[in-house]
Amino acid sequence: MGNNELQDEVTDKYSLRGRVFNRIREDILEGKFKQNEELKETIIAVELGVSRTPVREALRQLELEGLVNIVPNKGAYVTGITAQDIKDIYSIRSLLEGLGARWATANITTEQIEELEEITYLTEFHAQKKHYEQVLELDNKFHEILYRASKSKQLYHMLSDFHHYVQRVRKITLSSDTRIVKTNEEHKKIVEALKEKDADKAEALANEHIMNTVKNISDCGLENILKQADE
Amino acid sequence: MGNNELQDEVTDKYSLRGRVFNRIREDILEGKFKQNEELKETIIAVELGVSRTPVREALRQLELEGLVNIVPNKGAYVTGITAQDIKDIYSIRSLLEGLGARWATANITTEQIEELEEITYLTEFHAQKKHYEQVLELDNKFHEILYRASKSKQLYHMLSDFHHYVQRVRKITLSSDTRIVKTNEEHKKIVEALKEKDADKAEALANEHIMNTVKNISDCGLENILKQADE
DNA sequence: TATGGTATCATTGTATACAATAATACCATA
DNA sequence: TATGGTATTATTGTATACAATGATACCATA
Repeated sequence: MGNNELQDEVTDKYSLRGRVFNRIREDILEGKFKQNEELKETIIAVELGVSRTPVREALRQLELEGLVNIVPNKGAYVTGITAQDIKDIYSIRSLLEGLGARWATANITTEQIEELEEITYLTEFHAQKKHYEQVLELDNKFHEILYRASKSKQLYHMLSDFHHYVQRVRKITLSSDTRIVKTNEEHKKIVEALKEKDADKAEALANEHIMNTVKNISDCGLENILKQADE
Repeated sequence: MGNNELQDEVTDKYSLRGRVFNRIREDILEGKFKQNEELKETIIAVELGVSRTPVREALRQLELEGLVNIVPNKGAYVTGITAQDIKDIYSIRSLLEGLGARWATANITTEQIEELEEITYLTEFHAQKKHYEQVLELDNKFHEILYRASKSKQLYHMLSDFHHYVQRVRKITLSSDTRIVKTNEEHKKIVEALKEKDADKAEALANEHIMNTVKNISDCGLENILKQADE
């Protein structure tokens, strides 16, 4: 069956290119670069103390991720994320998380289910203590395990990308106590469905789970979340 | 509303890097490179009459597309596509085409609908004459318009990628006369739903349309389609 | 002053040179 | 012969040099 080595990240952390890539990506996602800001190779290179080569390679990759827009012979410009992008991504993610849960139903191991249960249990603890960092971390892990359990390289890849992409938004939505509790309840229900091997139910729940997240985002005022970057 | 300039291709055709990128990508998708084959920068560079720089940039991009696997300080290896990947992609695409059709219902212009109708009409003609090249071309156009009409940069991007990714398979499935006729019937129904502004119907039909394609592929024997590359 | 053209500069695109790392071959030794 | 270590080679990673392209400023002319 071949490919089981679903890695955490395609981009290696140790080469200069990898580091430059991650750095620029984070800076865009964190909003440190303004929309349409020009990213000049030389400036970035000097700033990071490297030559233009790794910077160029990183920018070309970011273009493929849709985070920068490269105009040949002119330059690289930050594409950034609009409120509409986020909404679209959540809609897409909702469908794909559902599909992932469906496929996971058939493929998930008992160890993985136990891991998921442990996560929901731990989340309860940290939620009470208002350890938001840990809650976010556990949320990451929960979904990561689910993605892996789907046993689909393609789906795993897409969902991981999305997950990363909306990181900034998630940081904020998972700072609301009521949302954390609700999220965890939803996670638990998904685990139940997985244990019962009920694919339809798992799909529907996972679907709904993401949709609820979107609703929560809208309530927070997505525009405001993004706006803080535009100063 | 900003980004309306959904381009055909991210990668520019005129720079060396762009050409190298497209070339290697096609060669992988066409099956000219074997699974796990090592892609040495120097060899490709010499072969295409360019230096290593554009080759490197292209390989890094292909890594992000998931077509090659780069091991730091070692080399780039062809990932290729397995039968399972194709099946997964079609499942994912089915959902997303559905979503695209749903969104298109709200956003499609009368001009675009007319274009779609023209395409289905022309397809009938070329199908009778067994002009398979043109049929494929028209099929491309049909979906392309639909993707654009969804007015979602994100969705457009993903669907275009997929569409390209499974090009090789589509070439074969769209060489069956009965499938071509069925495909066109399905396209027509989708257009009808769009005209009626019936989002649910459009989504369901688009969904089903892709699923039918998968079924057809399985009937053709997907493994055999892919195998021809492995010699 | 307004316009058009040219020279200059800034920036990207590509090639090449050098450094670092991994693979291989070869030899010495048991 | 089998094994372990070292020298050599091949290949990637990074930096820099040069070429091509686009932007800008300045001047001449109407």
